[in-house]
Amino acid sequence: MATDRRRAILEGAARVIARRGVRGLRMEELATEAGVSTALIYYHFKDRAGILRHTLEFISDRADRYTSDQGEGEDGSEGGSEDGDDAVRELERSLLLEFQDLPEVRENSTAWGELRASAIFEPELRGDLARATLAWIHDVADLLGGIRPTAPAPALTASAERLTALLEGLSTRWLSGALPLTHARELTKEAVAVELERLAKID
Amino acid sequence: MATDRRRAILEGAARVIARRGVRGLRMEELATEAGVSTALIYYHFKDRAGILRHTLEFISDRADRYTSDQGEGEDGSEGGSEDGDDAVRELERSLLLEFQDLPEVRENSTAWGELRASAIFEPELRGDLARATLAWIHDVADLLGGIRPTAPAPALTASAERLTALLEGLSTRWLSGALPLTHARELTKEAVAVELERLAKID
DNA sequence: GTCTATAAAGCGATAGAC
DNA sequence: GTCTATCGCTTTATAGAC
Repeated sequence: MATDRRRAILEGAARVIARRGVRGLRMEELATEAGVSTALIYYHFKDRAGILRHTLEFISDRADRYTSDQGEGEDGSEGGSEDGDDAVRELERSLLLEFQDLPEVRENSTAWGELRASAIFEPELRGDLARATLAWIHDVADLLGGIRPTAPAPALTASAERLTALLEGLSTRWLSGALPLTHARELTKEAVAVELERLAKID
Repeated sequence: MATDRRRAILEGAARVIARRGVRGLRMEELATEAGVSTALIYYHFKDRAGILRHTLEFISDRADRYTSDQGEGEDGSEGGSEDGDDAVRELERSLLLEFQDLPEVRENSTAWGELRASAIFEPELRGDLARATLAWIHDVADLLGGIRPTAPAPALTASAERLTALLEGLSTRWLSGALPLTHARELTKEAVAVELERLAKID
């Protein structure tokens, strides 16, 4: 079916971009990967830029899903820590999802980083990217707000901006082999702790 | 002379990469930019990958220079703040150098980000990149050590890793038009403050 | 060392059949 | 909607003269 093929192409694009980068994305390789002809790609997506745009959208939707979807192994009752310990773990979990050596995660991180980097030279990618980034920052700010409910909103936003930008920086280092996964995770956890201390001090 | 041309090509490469990205680097455009023929580029650098490698080296040397070279407008006498206030400003200055809307800075940041991103797919860039990153982290850790001399070295390193990774993340956002320069500078300054608080607490 | 000219390959995109 | 076949431009890289 039409929709199936479309999806197959987008999934293939995410894989190829993760493997070769945006700069390495070749229509023919994508066609093979998705099990279709090159012509069909153009039928569904007009041109190369169209594929990139839709792949970005596809990727960020998928990331939303694996970020929120996580089935908790815990039962629903609040254990007893009054300082929002669960909320802290929830925030850490959400951020650390980026640092797992699973194909889908690697794929998402790589493609995201690639598209972010490409946006420097391809302004038509900027709109979607900005929207997705803003949504991410907002989610993280909400999680921080759950931990420090009385902290002022601008401070929450600033912390969220730093944490997400840090994650992007660390992620690029990880993917380029400059930073071991475990170390990336440690640095992230400490960053969370450090930002929470700051928020505690402020409110 | 031979060396002049070589240098002209590298300078041209930095400019073209900043303008078009690694992905958009065309031998012919580079040749024009550097005022030489395409053949000469191959004579001096073997192939496309060779240019990228040497440009990365060129860029990070140049960044070293503008990071340390800064002629101070102040006189040499220590003003009187005992808590290393000058050292704090020195650290901030050093980090904020990345966020200036000057051609050379934009060029360096863009090219650096591009090469870092390319390294995900071109392993032969990783060695130089890792060396340059390590040197940068080390410099920042030293500046932090100047402010908190009694803090343990691993804590200094961790803070330096976070600050530099954050800078790379913010820089990409700035260059892709997702973050205004002034905001990037504010977030950086706060990040320095936050990390210094953490170090103060530890030692 | 440097250039001009060009071979050789790569790659995006479309025409036209089914 | 999907494929096969291919056009035609772009781009890397080299040959050979000076």
